[in-house]
Amino acid sequence: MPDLNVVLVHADAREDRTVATGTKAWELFSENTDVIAARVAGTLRDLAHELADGDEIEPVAIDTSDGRDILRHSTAHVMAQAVQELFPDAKLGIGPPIENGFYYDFDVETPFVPEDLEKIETRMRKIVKENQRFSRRPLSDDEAREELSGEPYKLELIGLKGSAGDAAQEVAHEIAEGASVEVGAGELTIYDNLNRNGEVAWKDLCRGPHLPTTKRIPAFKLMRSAAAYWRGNEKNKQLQRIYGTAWETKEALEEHLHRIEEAERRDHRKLGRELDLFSFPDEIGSGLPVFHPKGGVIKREMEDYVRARHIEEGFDYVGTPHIAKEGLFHTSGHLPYYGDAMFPAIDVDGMDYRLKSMNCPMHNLIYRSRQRSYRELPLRLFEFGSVYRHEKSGVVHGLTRVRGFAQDDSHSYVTAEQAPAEIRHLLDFVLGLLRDFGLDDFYLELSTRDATKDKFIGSDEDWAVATKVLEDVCLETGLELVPDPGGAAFYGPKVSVQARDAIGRSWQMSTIQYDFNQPSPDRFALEYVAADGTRQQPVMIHSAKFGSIERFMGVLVEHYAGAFPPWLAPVQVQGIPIAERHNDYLAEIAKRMRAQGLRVEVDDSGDRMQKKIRNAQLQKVPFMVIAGDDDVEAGAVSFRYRDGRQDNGVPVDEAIARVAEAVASRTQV
RNA sequence: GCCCCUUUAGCUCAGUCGGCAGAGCGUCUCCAUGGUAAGGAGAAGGUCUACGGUUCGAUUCCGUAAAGGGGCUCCA
Repeated sequence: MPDLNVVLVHADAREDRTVATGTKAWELFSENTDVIAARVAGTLRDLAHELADGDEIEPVAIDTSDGRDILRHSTAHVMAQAVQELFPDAKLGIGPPIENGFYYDFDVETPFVPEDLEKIETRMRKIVKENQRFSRRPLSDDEAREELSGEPYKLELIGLKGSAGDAAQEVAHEIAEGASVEVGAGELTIYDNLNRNGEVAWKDLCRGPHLPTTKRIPAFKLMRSAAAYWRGNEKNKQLQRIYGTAWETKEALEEHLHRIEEAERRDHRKLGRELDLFSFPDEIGSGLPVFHPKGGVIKREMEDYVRARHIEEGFDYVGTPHIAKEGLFHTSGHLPYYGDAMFPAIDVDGMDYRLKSMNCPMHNLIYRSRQRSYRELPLRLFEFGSVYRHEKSGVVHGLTRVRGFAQDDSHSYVTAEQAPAEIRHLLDFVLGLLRDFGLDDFYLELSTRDATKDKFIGSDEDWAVATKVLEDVCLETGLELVPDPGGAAFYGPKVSVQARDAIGRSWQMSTIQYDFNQPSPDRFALEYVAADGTRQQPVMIHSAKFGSIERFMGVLVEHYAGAFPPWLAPVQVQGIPIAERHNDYLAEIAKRMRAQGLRVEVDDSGDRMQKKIRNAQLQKVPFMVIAGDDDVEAGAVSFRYRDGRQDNGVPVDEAIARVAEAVASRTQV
């Protein structure tokens, strides 16, 4: 039997091997049980894959990104098998790995309830224990159609794969998430799950690869069920999706579950209640928050900061109403495009008014209020604009998706030549702001036009030029830049800052939109007189630094888990007397601190000082200032910080200076 | 908007197989004056989300609505 020459690729070395024809990948790694698949000639393969001459083979361990995907996808198969054994009428959708886990969609008569998940999980453990083997079997499209005649959704996927030249790409694009896991670009394959007798216990159309056997699933858990539209299209039927997670060890699973718990603890909706920051009274309506005094402090600090910064950056502070005649939004072009997302018209003396859902039309009217000269440009208008959007009932979410909110909205009117510099200026401004607020977990997203959709106005050339300008500026920052095709506003491309919240959802915060269309003469007839006396059309750049004050606050709450840096903390100093006779002493210190603009409270309740410390700790107050007989005697106070550190006997003047300095420098303590 | 789940005291939750409800924390009062994360005692506090229906009787069963949660779709 002729031998094969292959190369075994390790992380740090390459090793030439000569093996017999017919050698399977697993034979190279049989001593390492962490290896669950192999990358052969650049493609992920099962360990049962037969090697060919010249192959480069790289082991894939279960605790790597590729390895976990394979583990999770295999677990999804086990789940689907369990579901079909328990619910024989369930039809299979798709079941890809996702971040931290997997899901599988099923078409079932009755949606799953939590008890069903328990049953399914139990059944899965049985299948794992049976140590079924994942066995790959290529077949033709026609054979696949015959074998899967009872699985209408799989048939649909085969049909998609079979159509057109670059079908694979099309499918991947159309079914953004995971259908390519089922049908690859090449031949179709079915994975049979074989029990110990070699009988087929279950099978699924799948591209693979998979774990060698079900027993190689070390730890998994089903998380929840939910509905999801088939192929992500709301016109399609809703399937029932079960989410699960799977990990390389029981410890890794535990850690993951622990991380979820920790994240839930910093959920801004929970902290907003616990820290008395804001609420959503039923009487007002869904997605319409009220800010309590402590939330009001944070909001005010944010607004004061961003107002001052805008003025420093050359913006003029303006103000506009919340409501306008409907015609304005026809002029702006918003109503035809986004009418559904605006609140319905309000009839006032036979005239329809609308709550505004954006501020730009009103800023345009300020621009247009008199003739403008090129000498005025860039002209930058800024305000806290309250906007109202009729978000669908299922999408409102705490402060991060609301129906009424304030944008720190600004519009820069510039000449076409000034536009790139202005965009750069705005992006620097935004990044500096995020830094001052201590945010670091964010990335940039470049939203561009989808030329196949007609919701975008303007020519291809203009879009290309505008997009290039934004892209160049983004690349200069060195930050991660994620493309978002089709995500642009109808009038121009957009760069946005996306931040992740505690539970992993990402939210759009700052935005810069390069609008080379909207201020066109047929809409608002904006113009300026150029140096040569001709009338020219300015370019408009929309930007919002926080995006929405509400959303930004929600993200901040989660980022700090409620433990705000002193400059943002609703209460900066909590005075804690050891006994009642120390109340006056602390009250006097509090008075001096307040005179310096600090936010101080003295806990003169009947609680014991231990309890007062606990309460201040739970409220996440940055500085506790404690005073007893020793401190009064010495004209001092004792500090306690949130992390439990103490600093006793600090002279009062120094204590005040210390707090004032932390606030002024916007540092975290 | 769609699917599923939830709604009981200010908060977190028990509970009633249909006979007008409980705990802990919080609040209030009293006692205690305590040096770094819960001192003790007592009291107040609920038309059981709302509106219909079934029933002798509904917080409980059914329907509708509202609000919340998890997803999907959407997000200028």
